[in-house]
Formats: sequence, C-alpha cells, structure tokens
Amino acid sequence: MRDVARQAGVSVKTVSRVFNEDRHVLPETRRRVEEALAALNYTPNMLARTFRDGRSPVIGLAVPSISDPFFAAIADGVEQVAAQHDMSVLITSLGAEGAREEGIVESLLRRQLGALVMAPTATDQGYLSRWSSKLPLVFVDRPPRGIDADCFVEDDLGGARTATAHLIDRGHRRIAFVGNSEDISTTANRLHGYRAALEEAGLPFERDLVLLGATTAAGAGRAAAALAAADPAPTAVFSSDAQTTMVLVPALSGRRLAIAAFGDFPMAATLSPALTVVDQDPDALGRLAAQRVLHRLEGDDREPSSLVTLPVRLIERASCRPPHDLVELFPSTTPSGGDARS
Amino acid sequence: MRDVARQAGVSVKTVSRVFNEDRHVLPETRRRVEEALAALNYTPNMLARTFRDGRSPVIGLAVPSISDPFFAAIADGVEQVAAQHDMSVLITSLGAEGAREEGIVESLLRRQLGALVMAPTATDQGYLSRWSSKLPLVFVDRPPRGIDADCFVEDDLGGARTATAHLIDRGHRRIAFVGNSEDISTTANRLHGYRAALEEAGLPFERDLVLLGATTAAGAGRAAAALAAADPAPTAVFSSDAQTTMVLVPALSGRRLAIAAFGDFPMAATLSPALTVVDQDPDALGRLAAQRVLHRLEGDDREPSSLVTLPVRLIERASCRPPHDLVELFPSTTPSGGDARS
DNA sequence: TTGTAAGCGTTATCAG
DNA sequence: CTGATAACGCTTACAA
Repeated sequence: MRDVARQAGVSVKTVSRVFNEDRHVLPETRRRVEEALAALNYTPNMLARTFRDGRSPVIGLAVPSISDPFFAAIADGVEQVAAQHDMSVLITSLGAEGAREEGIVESLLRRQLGALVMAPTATDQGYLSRWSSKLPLVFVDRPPRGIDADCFVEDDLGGARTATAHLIDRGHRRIAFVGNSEDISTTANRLHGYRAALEEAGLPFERDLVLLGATTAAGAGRAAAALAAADPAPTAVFSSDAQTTMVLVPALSGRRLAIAAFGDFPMAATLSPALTVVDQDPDALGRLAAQRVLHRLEGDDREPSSLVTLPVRLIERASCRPPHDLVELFPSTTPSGGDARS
Repeated sequence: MRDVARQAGVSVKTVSRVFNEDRHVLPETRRRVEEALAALNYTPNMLARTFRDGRSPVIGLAVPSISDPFFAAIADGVEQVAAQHDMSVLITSLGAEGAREEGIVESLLRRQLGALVMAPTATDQGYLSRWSSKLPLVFVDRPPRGIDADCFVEDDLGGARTATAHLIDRGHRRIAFVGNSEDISTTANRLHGYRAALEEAGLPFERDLVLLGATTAAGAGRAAAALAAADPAPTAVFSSDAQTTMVLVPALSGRRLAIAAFGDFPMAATLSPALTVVDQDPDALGRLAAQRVLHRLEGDDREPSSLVTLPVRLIERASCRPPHDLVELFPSTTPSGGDARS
C-alpha cells in the first residue's frame, strides 16, 4: 500500500480511501491511485484488516460430526449464506460424546471469530456466557442449556408424534422407539412426541420398548435383539434419527415389522420397502442460522434471542403396512462384504 | 497484555516471554507474571499474532460440495489432523460446474490462509501459480492441471478396471458406463479403466454405451432411457461415482441388470440386491492431505511435489449376477413420496 | 534476565 | 479533499 501511495504521489490514507470507495477523493486523484493500484497489482492484507477491527469475517461452525449427512447439509446452508456476504466458515467436529465440547469450542472462540453457529453435544453450555456479549451465538438443531441464545430447531415433538400416530392409524398397538440418547434434546423431544401419540390413542407407554444407544452397528444390533425378545413382540418401530435408521435397517433385515423414521436420507426411498420418514430441512436450518448471525452482526440492536421451530412433514412411502400385512424388511441378498463405513 | 505487565510490574515483553514459555525468565518473575495472567484472565489475541507473522493457522478446504458424503468424509479427515495441530479448517463449496472455481478460490486465498487443500472442479488451475510459492497447495481426489503440486488420489483406473473385469468374469459382454463428465479427471480415469478391462477381454468399446451427465435425477433418467433403448441391450452397468449411483439406482428400479459401482455409500449393502462397489477411503485422503500440508509448513525444504495414489478394493455383494440369472433391481414399493433431497 | 523500540498493514482521528 | 500520526496486540532485534 505504501508502494502504491508513493507511485501515485499520495499518502497511504488516500490509497485506502480510493480502495474503499470513499467519496471524498478528487476524480483526478482517484484516477492516479487506481492506476497505481492496478500497476502494482495491489492486494489488501486481510490479516491486517481483521486485526485492526478486532474481528474476523469468519463464522465458526461446530457440529457433532461433519461427515454426518445431516450436519453436512447444515454446513452447506451456512456456507451458502456466508459466501454471499463475503464471510468464511470455519468448521469443527465436536465428536458425539460431549466431553470435548467445551475445550474445542473455547479454542475456536479464542481465534476471534465473528460469530459461532453450533449444534451442541454437551449437556450444558453455561461456559459460553463469558462469550455471549462478544459475538453472536446461534444454535442449530439443538437448543442450548444454561445460556440464552438464538436457536433454530425442527419440530421434533410434532414430527415424532405424527409418525407414531401414523403407525397407530395403520393398526399398530405395540410400537418400539429406537434412538440415540435422552441427553440429546432432539431425541428427548422425539421421545415426548412418541409418548404423546401413544397417550392420545390411549395406548400404554412401556419403558421396555424404548431402546437407546442405537447409533452404531453394535448398538443397533442390541436394539434389534431387544425387539425380538420383547413379549409380546412389537409390530412396529419408530426410529428417532437418521444415524440410527441407517444402522438399524441392516440389523432388521428379514424381520416383519412396520417402520417409520425421523430424518430422510439418500436411498431411503429406494430401500425395499421404501421407508416412510419425517422429512427435515437441514439446509434451511443452516441458512437461517447464518442469516441470523449476519443480522446480529449488523444491527447493534439488542433484540431478545428467539427460538424458531421449523415444521417437518411426513413422507409416506411403503414401510408402514398394517400388522396383518407386514412384509419382510430389507431382504438380505449380500453374499459377502459389510455395509459402508459409516 | 499491557495490563498484565503493569499488574506484575514488568514489561510486556516479559509477559510475552512467560506466556510463550521462554526459558530466560527468573522463576520469581515468572511466578508474578503467571499470577497476573491468571488474575486478569488474559487471553492472547490470535488476530494480532497471526497478523504479525503474516499467516494464519488455517487450512482452506475447497471441494465441489460439502454436502456430498464423499467430500464431507474428506473434510472430516482434514479436520481431524488439523485439530491435532491446533489448526482450523475453512471450508468452501465450489459448485459442480467449475466456472466459479477461480473466483471463489482467489478470494479464499486473499484471506492469507496458511495452506489450501482442494478438489478442483475447473479444467485448469494455472491461475494458482501466482500463489504456489506463498503457501502449500495440496490437491485431493483430482489432480491439478496447469500447475504442479502435491496430490492424493484413489486408484481410479485400477478400480474401474477391476470392477469392469468382475462383470466380465460374471459373463457380461455388453456393459454400459454411466458417470459424471469426462472433464473431471476421476471420471476420465475410470472410463480408461473400463476400456482397459474391455480390451483385455477382447470386447469392443462402444461409445453408445457411455452415458455421461448422470449425476442428477434427470440425467440418470436419461441414462436409464438410453440403456433401455440400446440394441442389443446391455446386461450390466458400471456406475462411475457414488453421486451417479445414488440417482441411477432409483432410475433403474425394476430392470434386470447387473450393476457395479465406484464408491461405497451408506445403505449400498442394504439395497436389494446389495450393491457390489469399489471402496474408497476419503477419510484417509483428507488425513494424508492435511499431513502433507503440515509437513510442507514445517520443513522449508523444497521437496519435489508428489502424486500419491491410494489403493481401492472391490467389495463383492449381490448386484453382479450372471446375465442368465438376473433379478429385478431395487423393486419399487413406494406408493407415494419421492427420494430424499440429495 | 529484562527492557526498549520498532514494525507488521490498515484505518480513524484530526488537522491542514 | 488530503495527509500526518497514532493505534490495534504481539514479537523480534537489539540494548542494557
């Protein structure tokens, strides 16, 4: 920049003015500076810029796992909006357990991010209160606990209730719930929705039919075994999340059960039978979160934080036949070779 | 930092020394400074730090689409390694077309990244030569064109040849190739592998059986129609990438064909029939790329750039039955509702 | 061992 | 409209 100033015979400040399209520059001066700018192929140093205003044009994004298609879709949404506003997205995976969340997020935050979008894994986010005044904090998929912040979630309760009611409508009376962990708000809410549908239909809630920890092949195997052992056996299953569904489906191969699942995923419609699912819109979740971030970044107004719940909808396919008419699920024709790595 | 210095009665430089664990500090002084550090809850300003040494501890990652499970897995690998070394990962989607690559990457690079890892979409990366001396450039999945740089790819040619040969072994004589675009190196290499297998078996290569542009539902539909129209009809299909496979599979529902695909994906083993695929390891690709970045960042040595090809392996499942024994592919049982949003 | 001074590239302030 | 100067927080070079 100094070189440009020398070449144009002006001060660095004037170069800065021209470059930033400040109006208070004589056309003639502007022309000279622009020439020099072009001649020397000037590129501004973003580091200096961000250093100066103390905040980088970067949105941090922390999710349980970036390779989970659901969170990848959220990331995509955030990235789309960020890119339109000349911001970048810094991605971090938190891991499923929650124990590492605080450490990872703290070190992310120390990088002077412009904002943070996060789908938490820990059971408490109180540690973020130190930061909440310094940068916009927006939660997605899972609301924060121990701190108040903007949040975008799907209608977990409603979706689970709808799906469960759908199974009940089809004539099922014993329906199992298979999912991740009650420590995760989405799972907890979906369990509530499941119970609500049961209650509305006057059906008993049975703890034995709630099978958690089923997001790994081993966990899904245990869940499948428990389903088989239950007496009387359930005739239907509600799978609480896509991760669970993707491992549960192979574990249920050959069984005669109805199945409905929360969360659509690629190939769900191509399985045999095609899966009836509650469809979410993770991309919208990401876009909305990013938009809120930008809004917070611009308006210095202190609006109260809001919780937005996105509607979900049931996609009826073929996996919810009535109890007397069940077909074999996902018949196995595999001579060798396991399932895809997660 | 100034405050800490004042509180401890030393100069800022000494604080800096203590904080950076410089040994040339008296234990007594160190103690006082550490106390002040703790008392004032000092947090270093990363922006100032990175500004000073001109380079941020950030690895840029540019991929066609972060919501594609394959690239999400690469991102995961990069992120794992980066996190272990206290670096962050800035993610950008380039879009499938390639037209926007240069603009997006240039603006990413202007942010003074520490390094760039990229799976290119454009047909030429010559524009990067301006940057190659300033930061490590590492390519994944697709080699660069018009510039020399480190690169990690899978064995596209070998994998495609193996899969095609597998179909030939099973007795197929007319095998179609369905894929993305020859402009993409992976597709081009896989097409070569397919031809090589054909040649080795003394089978003719027929341009009519090469169906490209099949990565969208519409494209896959066209490919499926072309397959049906071909005369004599092919008895087998080789799908060149997972994106294609995921849209092609629904389009082929009900047909009697053998099918082998490049790229495993969740549920491939649970389809009916279970898909025989060439398995890649995108996570390893990401990890290796990140490791090379770190290596380049540390050693100032000017080693020549290298091209590493990762082996792939065929996972035999059930979708490659002989011509006389074909079964209906992915029987459709969907009464309503489309497939998942990609 | 500790401190001082200078500088990284940009922009805000304020004077001319 | 334009320019000199300071400041952002930290680290390196050099002195004491």
